[in-house]
Amino acid sequence: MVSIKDIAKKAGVSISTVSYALNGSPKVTDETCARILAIAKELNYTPNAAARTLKKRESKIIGVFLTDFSGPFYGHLLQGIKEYLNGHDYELIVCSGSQSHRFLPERMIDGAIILDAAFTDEELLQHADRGHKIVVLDRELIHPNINQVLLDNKAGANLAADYVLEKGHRKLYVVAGPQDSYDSDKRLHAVRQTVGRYKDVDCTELPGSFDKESGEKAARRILEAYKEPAAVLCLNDEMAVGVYNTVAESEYRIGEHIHIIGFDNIELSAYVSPRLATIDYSKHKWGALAAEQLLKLIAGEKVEHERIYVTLVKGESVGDV
Amino acid sequence: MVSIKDIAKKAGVSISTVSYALNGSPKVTDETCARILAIAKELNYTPNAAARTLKKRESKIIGVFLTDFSGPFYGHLLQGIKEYLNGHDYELIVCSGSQSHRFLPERMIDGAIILDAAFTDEELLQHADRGHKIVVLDRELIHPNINQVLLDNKAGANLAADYVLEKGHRKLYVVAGPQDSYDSDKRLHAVRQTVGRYKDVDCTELPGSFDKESGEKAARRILEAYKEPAAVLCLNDEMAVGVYNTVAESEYRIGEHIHIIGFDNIELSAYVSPRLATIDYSKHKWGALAAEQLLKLIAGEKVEHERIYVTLVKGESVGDV
DNA sequence: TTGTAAGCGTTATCAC
DNA sequence: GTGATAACGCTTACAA
Repeated sequence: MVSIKDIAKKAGVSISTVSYALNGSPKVTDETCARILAIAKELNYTPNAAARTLKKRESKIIGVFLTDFSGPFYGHLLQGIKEYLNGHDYELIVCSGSQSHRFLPERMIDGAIILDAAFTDEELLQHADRGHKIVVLDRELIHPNINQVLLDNKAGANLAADYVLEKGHRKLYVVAGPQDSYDSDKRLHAVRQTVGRYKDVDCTELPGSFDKESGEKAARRILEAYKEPAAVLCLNDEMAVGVYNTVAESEYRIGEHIHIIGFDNIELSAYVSPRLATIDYSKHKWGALAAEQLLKLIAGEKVEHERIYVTLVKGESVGDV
Repeated sequence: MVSIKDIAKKAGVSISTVSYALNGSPKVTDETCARILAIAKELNYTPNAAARTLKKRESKIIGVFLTDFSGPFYGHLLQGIKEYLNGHDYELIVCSGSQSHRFLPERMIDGAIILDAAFTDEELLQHADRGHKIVVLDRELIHPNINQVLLDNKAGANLAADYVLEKGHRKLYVVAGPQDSYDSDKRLHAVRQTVGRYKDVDCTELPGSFDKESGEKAARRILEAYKEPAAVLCLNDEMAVGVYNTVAESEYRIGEHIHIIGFDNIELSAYVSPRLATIDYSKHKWGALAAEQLLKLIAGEKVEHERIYVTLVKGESVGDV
């Protein structure tokens, strides 16, 4: 491996002069600077990240932590984060799994964006206590080193519930997400609140886990008890797709017997037939805003918690044309 | 930041003893070892990754490089890589964008898995020349430090072409991928070869770029020239979905006027209607095998290039029921 | 303008 | 068994 020492030797200068030249310090003559740069290029020199990180105590790398790599909307979210970071001299790495949690305390990264229920609140607070900067996308955590950029789950769930209720539905099912999911929890509470304003609504809550299988399972229970047209509020789109799968194998029809609305507006929801009604928000903006907040936190600027707004996407899945 | 120096001071021992204890060396007494470990925990000690990487000249981190984060099958691929690596004491980070290319030469990572046309062959060969270990998923590159784990594009394209040809189609369209894509290139050549064996086939090649938009564009050209039922070979599923979109807005029907087959078997292809015929392969296995080859390369073991086999998925999109 | 030297947090080679 | 000490590659006062 070629280091600044090798360059110094070949150029007949000291390593500090090489370091200055490489970092474009004005202290060194244009002439020697040029000579050193030429030799560096000739020797194919590349700086050693570990050494620089060790010395400067920063890596210029931000880590994004996801529960898994398969989320249907991670692409846009990560793209938003990446674009912001690259425009601000930071690099992005994506991590998943508990083993990668060490990256933060080990100072491999300068900050973290969390969308991963595998992190406990305690763990994040502990990191924050030790001075690490964190932006959370999936929980509420109050700490000077932690900033929240959260979806407006309440507004979204209200929009969804009002939509089917206004269509006249009085037989309702809600398919919930995992117990430990912040988003599911908020959405469920908002639905309960909205539904509670109507006294003639029969609302049944079904467990789920934000994946297709749990949607299929819920659908089987709904179909078994079928007596009259019912509306199904799925707390995310993936479960709604699961409901589609099961209903497709039955004598019933989505948009006719089973009306359904999801949450997230994933790409698939535009391709299932009939089109799934859902709640939309900009994943790109969510990511970009999270990145912006994190860099501000790192720079020591004061930041407020942020909220991502949502809109209703109508669809034939609730009988709308 | 608490370092081994702090632990040494508090324990009244030298830093080398602390290091030994922390690394479970048998040289230190169980007693002192336990005491040191207790103090480390008490002080909330975590090792500094940069320092360890600098000294040991390895990071135990593997980087996966993707063109972007939105690929519809990256989830399974990454999961396969992650599972293998985590079972072998390595951690995975996912990178995208030319800025992140520096991770390899800067020795931030111990090896790289490449599925990213933004890397040139020259760049990769240069890294390999400097001793970096690389597994390529998207090109053929011969170098002792580079291993290939490639899809059997030829077999897949042959399967797809034979499938529609055996259905009796003689009017064919091929929607190609980007010019710089290895997979597209291989698939296109295989299709040409298969089609060449029939002298009565009229085959038109259309440009594309592996995204929906290019599929839509190709479909518009196909529909404008429509005279009789035609078969469309899309060199990946995303473009096939684009064709669906455009055909859906016309008077023609997929599986009746326009027969179509894709490549990749992405999740969406099972949800478009009618179901898209396509070429399937295990993305999970592809990732796991790539990871395995890379660790062998790093360990200095001899490795052979590998191939991922493909199968045909029939579908109503070619009139099959 | 350039050189000297200390130090970032580890690991590892020696002595004792 | 344990302790000095050098080294990894780099940055940055401070000295010359």
